[in-house]
Amino acid sequence: MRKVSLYCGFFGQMMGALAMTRGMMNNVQINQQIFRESTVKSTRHPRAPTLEDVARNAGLSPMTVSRALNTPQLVRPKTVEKVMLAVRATGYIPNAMAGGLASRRSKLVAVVVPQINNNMFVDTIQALSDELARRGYHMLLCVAGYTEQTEAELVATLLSRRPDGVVLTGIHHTTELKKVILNAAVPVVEIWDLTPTPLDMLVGFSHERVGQATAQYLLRKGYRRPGLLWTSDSRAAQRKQGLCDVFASCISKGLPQVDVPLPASLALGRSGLSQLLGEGTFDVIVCSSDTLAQGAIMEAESRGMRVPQDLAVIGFGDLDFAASNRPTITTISVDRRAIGQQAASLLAERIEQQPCKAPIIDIGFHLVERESA
Amino acid sequence: MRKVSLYCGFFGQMMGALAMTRGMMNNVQINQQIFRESTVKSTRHPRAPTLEDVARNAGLSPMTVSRALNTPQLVRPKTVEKVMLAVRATGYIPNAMAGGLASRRSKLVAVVVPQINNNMFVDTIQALSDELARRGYHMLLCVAGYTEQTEAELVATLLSRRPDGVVLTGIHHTTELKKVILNAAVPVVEIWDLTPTPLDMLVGFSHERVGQATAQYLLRKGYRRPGLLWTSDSRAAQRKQGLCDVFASCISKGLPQVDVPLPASLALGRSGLSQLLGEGTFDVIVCSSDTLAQGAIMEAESRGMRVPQDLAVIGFGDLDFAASNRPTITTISVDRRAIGQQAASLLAERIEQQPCKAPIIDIGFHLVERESA
DNA sequence: TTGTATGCGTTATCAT
DNA sequence: ATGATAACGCATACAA
Repeated sequence: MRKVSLYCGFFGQMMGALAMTRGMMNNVQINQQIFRESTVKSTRHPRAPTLEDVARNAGLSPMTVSRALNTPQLVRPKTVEKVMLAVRATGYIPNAMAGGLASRRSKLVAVVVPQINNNMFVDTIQALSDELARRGYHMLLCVAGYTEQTEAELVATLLSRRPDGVVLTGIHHTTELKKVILNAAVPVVEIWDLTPTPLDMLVGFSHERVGQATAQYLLRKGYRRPGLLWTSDSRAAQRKQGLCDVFASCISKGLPQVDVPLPASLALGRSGLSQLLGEGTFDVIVCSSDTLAQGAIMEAESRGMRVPQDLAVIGFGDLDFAASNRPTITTISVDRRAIGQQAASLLAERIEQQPCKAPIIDIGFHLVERESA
Repeated sequence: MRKVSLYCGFFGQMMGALAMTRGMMNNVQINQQIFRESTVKSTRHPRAPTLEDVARNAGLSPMTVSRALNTPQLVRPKTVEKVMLAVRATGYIPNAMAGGLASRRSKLVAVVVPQINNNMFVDTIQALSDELARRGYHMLLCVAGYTEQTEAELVATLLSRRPDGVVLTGIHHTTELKKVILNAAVPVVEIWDLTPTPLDMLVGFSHERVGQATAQYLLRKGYRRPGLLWTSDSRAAQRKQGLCDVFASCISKGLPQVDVPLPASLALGRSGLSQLLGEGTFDVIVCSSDTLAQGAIMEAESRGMRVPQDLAVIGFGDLDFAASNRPTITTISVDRRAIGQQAASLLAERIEQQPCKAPIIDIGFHLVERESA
């Protein structure tokens, strides 16, 4: 299933070797002390075996061992064989800090998201992680909350790891962050948003157009008294902007709205609708996420209102429950996994100096008409 | 809100400095080229500024700069001042690979989970991330799926980063993994499970006892014809074991059961109940997660069955929607954030050689009686 | 309080 | 195809 398939360096080989020789593992001496004792200079702390230990064991130079592990095609097969034996005998595990220092490539990608426990982002993160792993990169994950300042602080600390690439959520950053990241000259992908002027590369979609499409659909369906159940992050704000722009052409007064804190939840959907219903009458509730929509639907039905006959509800995200909820939830579908997968691919290809594709990918979205609106 | 507060090294200071001088940032020269040109030996690649660049700029030795950044209390305040100015002038960002190589401490913690897009784990991961950040560690996150072999491969690659600590999900690992990790002599915390014999440290709870408690509760409430809606991961299997053990004392025949794949979803809850109802009659459906329970409830009600009068449903996890679902979902509550927070604390304290607390923390659980069962 | 010498474990580069 | 040497950027240990 999930396997490191493309990355054929040290671990690819060793895992193959381990798999083949698992039966004899008990006979193989894996003990650092043995090598410590045969070492000339004795250090206080017992060290992990190094290239030099492996080289000594194999009767080769450290450089040859390094090559056998990283670019085996440049080494005689017989020699590679000897090296692998020595690696297993010593229990050698490469030191990526030393390797990265020398090679100036860390095989590390830093990812900054506002939240992990947010149904919107987890799929993207998982896809990022999968694709990065497939390509031999590790993922440094940081949670920045929804403030630009926190993000800037985090990125500064992250850059000390000398990541080969950085993934940022959104397109709004402090000027310091931009300065620092441009100065570091590290490839960057911004995700989950769209702009003609990204820092570097971008994979996302237009939240404003999502809002517009939502409003157009609702108007077409005949809804004229919308109420908003909304969270306060900047991307939700953009969707609201698009929504209001379109509604404004048909509805004179501003849209009634209830704000809820992040993260969205079923409970907030329920309480939010309660509050909203106390402030007016509506024919449709537009929610900034499916989670809120599910809560709104539940609250409406608990009050004896039928959805969508008495009150329609529309969400955003097409989360997994939207298609099987009762009623099923009309929503905007976004390929969240694709965002992560494409972001990882863009970064990896840039890092590996492959011919650069379009640095701005609009992943798009589509409205899924279901029962709730 | 989320701030790096305890960790008072380089970035703590610099961010303070940046905050204070933000107004003048535009006037500050941050440009690597300038320093390249004043450097004696010219390298081909434009390098990021190093300690040496800062030292030269400040008229100090690199070692003093290093101290000013890492242990400012050992340096004269005036000198620290000079260093900070030079740091800002050069745009210096420490190289953690070089620092880690020299100090043998990476300030990195590797976290291995079966899935990210799983409502059970995200809260734990987020808490882990928060607590690690608070203590000045970065999180290397890897997704292993549910196979031990994949986990073993991942850990081998992760150890090449020389993490100061490792977090593993669960207590079942391949013998290779154990060998490798013990050989690396790296602190380990296993989470989300319980055993008297962890690899090293552990934060979790007994899934078997969860199953027992669930069964006892249901028997006490008078339910006698349970049906199981279950996923196939090993922790769910342990809960089932506990459940069956207790039910076995009262119910002679085995428990009817429908297995669903991971990750659990509302849709699987609905289809799973459909299947189950085709195979017998029940008074309660025991689900391996709240997500399945929510789906089962929805399916039952869509068939005109009232929950709990016609069919009771009990879940596991006390996910955020459980308390506000309609009906509210009776479930087992686990402090998922605490698992992450405690795991991070245990690791950090061990890494920093503080007096070792109990290395096995049973985080416990409690049954939350609500409407659904 | 500051500076010097040395080593951390690897890879780039050049030589053989 | 293999080896020798010199970085890589920093912190430890010790000296002043």
